[in-house]
Amino acid sequence: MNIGDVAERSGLPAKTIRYYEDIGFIKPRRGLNGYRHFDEKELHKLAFIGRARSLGFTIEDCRSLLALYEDKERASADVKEIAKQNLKEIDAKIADLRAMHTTLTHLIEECAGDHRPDCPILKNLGEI
Amino acid sequence: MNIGDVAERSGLPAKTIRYYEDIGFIKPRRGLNGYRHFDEKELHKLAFIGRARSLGFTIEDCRSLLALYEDKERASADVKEIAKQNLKEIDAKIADLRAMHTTLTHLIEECAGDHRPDCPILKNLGEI
DNA sequence: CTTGACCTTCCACTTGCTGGAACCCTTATG
DNA sequence: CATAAGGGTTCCAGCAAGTGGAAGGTCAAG
Repeated sequence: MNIGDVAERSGLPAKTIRYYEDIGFIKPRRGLNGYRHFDEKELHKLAFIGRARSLGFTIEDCRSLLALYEDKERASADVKEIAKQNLKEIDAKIADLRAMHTTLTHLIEECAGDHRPDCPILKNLGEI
Repeated sequence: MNIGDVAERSGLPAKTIRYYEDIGFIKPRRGLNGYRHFDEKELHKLAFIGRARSLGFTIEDCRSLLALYEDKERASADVKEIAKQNLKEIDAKIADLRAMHTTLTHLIEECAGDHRPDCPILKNLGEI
């Protein structure tokens, strides 16, 4: 497979795949013309990374997960631990966003939204 | 006030304040020794930006808000519009995170978490 | 006089890509 | 055979929004 096929099948842009090679996730062989050639295994690895990224795992998380994925001796406890940590971070982000939501909603409600120059949103933001 | 005082009172790191000067948010005077000198107005502006940033407004949003904040002729409708747009984005982010949460929770539940090498999290991630 | 805290500038680095330029390779068509 | 489209390659620059660190100037206290 050339990079275009892998891009289509993995759902990742070709640019991103090259980037993932740069940072050492994959090492595809090269044809005589210099083109990258991918096998199914690399396709799976890329799909794996894509999924993990979309679940909010960082690149460094992916590195750990990939090491575990490839190591037949891996313990699922390790993976679970990483996932749990990730879940915690997701919860924290949700909490933050909810707080923002509440504050903003209040401000919007208080703001007349007509053309009067008095605006509680700006007022509130400027207070120390 | 020197930058340290402003940093403390606004809650922003000194580095960030210098950065905000770089990108044109503030233009503090300089003493003979080259030190920045801030007045209350700049302190308020910085606090304003800090609040807005923590509410998820981008730097560009802040630029608009600041322009409105400083313009006595501003219409609160404009501000409300920016805030509403922001609220929408916050909602979208929350929805995304909730989806991640659900998926991850399922995976974690299915994963034994003991030392057996079989792990549904990894399995699921690797599927195409 | 020296120490330590504070200030300055500048440059590099971060995360996770993305865009673009300039160029090579392959295949189909006139 | 020329050529044009549509792959592929490299490298360089840049995005947001700062952060870290080096090298050096300044100020107040002991």
